Amino acid sequence: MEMAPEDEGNHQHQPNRLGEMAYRNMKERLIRGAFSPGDKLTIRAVSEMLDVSSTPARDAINRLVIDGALIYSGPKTVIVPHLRLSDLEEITQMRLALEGLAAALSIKAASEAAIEELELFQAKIDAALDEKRYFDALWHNKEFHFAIYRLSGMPYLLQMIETLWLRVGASFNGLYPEFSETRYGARNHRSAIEALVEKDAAAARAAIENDIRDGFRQMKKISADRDQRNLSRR
Amino acid sequence: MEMAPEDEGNHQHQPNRLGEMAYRNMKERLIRGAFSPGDKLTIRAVSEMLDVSSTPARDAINRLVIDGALIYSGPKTVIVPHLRLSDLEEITQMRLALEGLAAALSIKAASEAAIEELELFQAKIDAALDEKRYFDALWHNKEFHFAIYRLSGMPYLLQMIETLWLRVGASFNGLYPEFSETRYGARNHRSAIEALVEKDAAAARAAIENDIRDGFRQMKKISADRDQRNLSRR
DNA sequence: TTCACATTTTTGTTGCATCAAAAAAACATG
DNA sequence: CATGTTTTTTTGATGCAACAAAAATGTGAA
Repeated sequence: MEMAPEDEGNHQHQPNRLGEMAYRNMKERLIRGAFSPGDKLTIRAVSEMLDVSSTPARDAINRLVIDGALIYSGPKTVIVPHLRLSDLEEITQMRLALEGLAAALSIKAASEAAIEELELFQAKIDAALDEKRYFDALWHNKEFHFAIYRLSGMPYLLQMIETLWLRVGASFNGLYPEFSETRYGARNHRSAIEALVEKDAAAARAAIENDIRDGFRQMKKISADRDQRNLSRR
Repeated sequence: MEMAPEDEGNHQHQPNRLGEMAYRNMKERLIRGAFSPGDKLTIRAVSEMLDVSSTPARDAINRLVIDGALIYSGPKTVIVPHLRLSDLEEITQMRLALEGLAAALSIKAASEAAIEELELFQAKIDAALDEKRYFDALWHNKEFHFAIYRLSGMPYLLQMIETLWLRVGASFNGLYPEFSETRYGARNHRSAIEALVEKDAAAARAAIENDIRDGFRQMKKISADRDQRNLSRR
């Protein structure tokens, strides 16, 4: 009988007890806006914050630097980066390419259950906006997007996209709540759902790309307004 | 005077003495085919191999796992992965999206000097193939591609693409030298150069996408042939 | 105040020991 | 031989200390 190749199913990271835990924890904090651009993160600080020793804390920071969620501002100093417009543009371009791809591939697996899940997330977004729970709206928006991307069945693609969201996440929270208020995404989300129903790959891609572009314009605008206000205030 | 925002130019990784060195070294070895799929890598082995202590060795392995260049086959075992067809397909899709993007963006910066550089690399590829230095041909092929992508001016995009090349790199060497022999890329490379000369973004993208697709077909074919041979040999 | 320089404090890197857990080897049993 | 079981060996994670290097702070001159 033919020997089966070794089982290599476990491509994902081992939940390395502390190191992985510290990484996830810090990632969550970054996305939730626990830190502001410019904040300095030290091994010892993270170590105390999470009550682990230096090694897992160091692992977490290292990995966040690899992700681009933290950057070196000097040889021994990592900070939460200020997202410059050029960074945002680069990330947006990559998002268009990768999330567009994921959306196009998602139609293959667009079952009724999947559609219903999307409807549910959209309902949650709408409800959150109605009740001015902007933070929740942002969260459900992420759920909506990744529910689609997950249908692509491409784990590494998912991971890359998640890294891109992480990178904007930190600076993103600075724009709260104007950004969530705008409801810019509703129409695009509807289009995306319909595209999945019709199993139209091009339409799904277009809907997601539109959503990303609209979001980018929003962010740029709000960001510019703030800068304007800051300047005139001096 | 307006305070300039902190200089955050240094987005790249600090050349952390040993840890970064170990990572680069192992990366190079993987690309060069020093290890075969299935090989087990341990901290202590890497530590001795590079004559550093466990910490930098561990850092290097961790990072390669994040890149996907190594995977866990069990809780305490990292190996060089066997690239399955589904993996290759996923990577190819991502390559099409990201390298297509980079190619399209490259035309903005397609100076004469840049074009000349490309011509030079292509000449090196051709020369290497003529002289049956297939390994060099592979190397110059990489130089050619990244010379184009670098013109996009997007550092993170570059980094992501590099990670994808790293992932195929290891299994790639198993297909040597049939893969390099085929000269599949020459025509596509010429098209890419012409597209840059004409500053035609769509054409540049098409040329690179074609190259990637042709390469994918080649790999699939050679890989299938080998499997066939292995089966009939028993 | 601003700038250059000296001093003090903080910090990341590295190496290493420990230990539970996993892998590999040895062994026994059918 | 194959297969399940026990024993031995190997392994990664973790915590920690030492130290050089960098950052922060303090100081003084212009």
